[in-house]
Amino acid sequence: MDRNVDALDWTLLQSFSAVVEAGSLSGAARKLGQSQPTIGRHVKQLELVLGVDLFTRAPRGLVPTVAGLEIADMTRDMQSAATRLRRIADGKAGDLNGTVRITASVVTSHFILPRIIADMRQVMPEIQIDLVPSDTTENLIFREADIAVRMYRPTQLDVISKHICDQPMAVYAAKSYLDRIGRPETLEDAARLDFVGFDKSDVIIRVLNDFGLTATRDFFAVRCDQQAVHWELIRAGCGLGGAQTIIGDADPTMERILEGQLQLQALPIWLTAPQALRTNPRIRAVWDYLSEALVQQIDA
Amino acid sequence: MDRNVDALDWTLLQSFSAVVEAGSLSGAARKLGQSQPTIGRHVKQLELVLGVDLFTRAPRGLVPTVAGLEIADMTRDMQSAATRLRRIADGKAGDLNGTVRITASVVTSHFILPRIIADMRQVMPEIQIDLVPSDTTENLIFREADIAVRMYRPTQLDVISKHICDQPMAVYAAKSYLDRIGRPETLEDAARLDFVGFDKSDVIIRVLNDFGLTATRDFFAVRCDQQAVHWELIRAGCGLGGAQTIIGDADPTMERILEGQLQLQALPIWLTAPQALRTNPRIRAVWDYLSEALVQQIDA
DNA sequence: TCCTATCCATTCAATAATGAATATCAAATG
DNA sequence: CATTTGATATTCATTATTGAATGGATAGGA
Repeated sequence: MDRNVDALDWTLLQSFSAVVEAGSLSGAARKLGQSQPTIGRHVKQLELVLGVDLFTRAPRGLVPTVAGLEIADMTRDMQSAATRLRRIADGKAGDLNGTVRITASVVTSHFILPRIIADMRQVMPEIQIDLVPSDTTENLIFREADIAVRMYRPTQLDVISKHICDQPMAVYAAKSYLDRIGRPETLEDAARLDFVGFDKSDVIIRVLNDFGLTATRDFFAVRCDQQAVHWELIRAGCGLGGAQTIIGDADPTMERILEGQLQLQALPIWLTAPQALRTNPRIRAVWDYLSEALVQQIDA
Repeated sequence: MDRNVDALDWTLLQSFSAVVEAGSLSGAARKLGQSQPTIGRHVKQLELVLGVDLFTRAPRGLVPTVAGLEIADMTRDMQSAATRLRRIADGKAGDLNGTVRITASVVTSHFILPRIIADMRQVMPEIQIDLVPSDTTENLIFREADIAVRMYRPTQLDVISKHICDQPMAVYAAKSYLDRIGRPETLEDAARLDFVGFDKSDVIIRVLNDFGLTATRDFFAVRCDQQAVHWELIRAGCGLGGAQTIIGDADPTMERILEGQLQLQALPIWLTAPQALRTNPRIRAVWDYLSEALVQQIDA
């Protein structure tokens, strides 16, 4: 047994973590503000202490081994704790200058947040914004972000959250597509047209079933899981598809379908942040701004 | 802005973490195998970098400030990730020697595990066992342990788990108590006796209600949330109370009550471990041993 | 009240970690 | 095929970090 477990120097882990993320010793050295030989030594020593090879040395950089990848999962946890620690400390120090990281679904990041962030920057120029578009699972949301904009109520315990608004949804199609195919006047008409679906999720199928239309996975003409691309497929005239009205109505090339007959359920918008960051004034400021801006965005 | 966020040296955090746990610079230094001045400097520099006071210097040691405590939550996360990292690496290195940390409820730790662990040590003397009795909430279980013995099915995602057995339960009372009060022959008789309850949990109340006895919180003569103490209260003759038969039957001063009429639901035993540790042969060995031993314990 | 044990801060010599410079290699580029 | 780019290892002087020793201070016990 080689000394105490606690005696494992965290500096080695920090360097290791940076190498995994950067993909090279040099890159990691730049990230950490240190020199390449130092990082190289750290990695070498960590491999020595743990008795495991962590990387295979390749000419273009270091590629993690299987063991290296598993260990990287742990250092990622440490990394996210460390960055959050920094945020907490910043909050205590009362420093308003700095960065706030916002994560949101890809679609929201694409179509909704840019304008809001642009305005926010004018009001609070001392706060920089990092936007992280991501459709990752719930418990990984805060690995890289301070505030999350999500379409569901969070179930985690250590977060504060607020229901902002409900975004209305509607079914859209490209005008060019409708010109070619004809405009459906009844649900049955629509059922004969093409639909753009999701690859994995069966949300759309369930919605259609609710309206009395039998739909299976084969029902869809085109499928794509990336929601932003999903919308582009609809825009390009691949068929019908659902979208937030705030996105659909803003696009002059698009047209609502069966407005009265096919009412989709509104999408709830939740703002979420880790409990520990509630005292950070900078994050608080962005939170408050987003709360208002997202509502106005809908009303407009 | 003071340099990059990533430039915060993890060594400082490690020292800080050790100081919080040890309660003093000297203690932390011993833990980490470093000198007291070094740790002191690390803490001082961390306070400088973060711009926050982390401790109030007291003559008997360092007491964390409010900010220090919040930040300690984060370093605790890092700490647990680091120790788990060590376990993963040990597994990869194929080293069977070393320690396995087991956590279990206070009662299980007290009455069931000691014998099993004693036997296990004879079979696998190269493996040391740390036993952590704890009734903490589910998602904190693995902060300090490799394997958890729990009385419920785990709901976390990143764990492997196995249903070992179901421990029969029965209602007990001290013989001396029954000699004094008289032995109840019907449920109604029993309802007039004293019960030992839990302070917060309302499990017992619900069970009694299921048997047609109306019970409220006031119904109990004595209440205590520490389950091991709860059992001692029953042993001391404070009243009736439920317990695993394996515990109750082993005690000659205790007696089952209303054996046929008051059948309590059996307590499931689950073995749980973090997914990431499934490849660690040492932990695997203990896991396998516990799986068998816990079952035999019941059958015997 | 004095003694002891334990703690933190400071000093300074010794040590360990660092980085600039350099050699070497491999892949991409024209 | 030669060139450029970006990578890793190695060396050695420099720098920063470290720890033994010391002093001061406090709480608990005889």
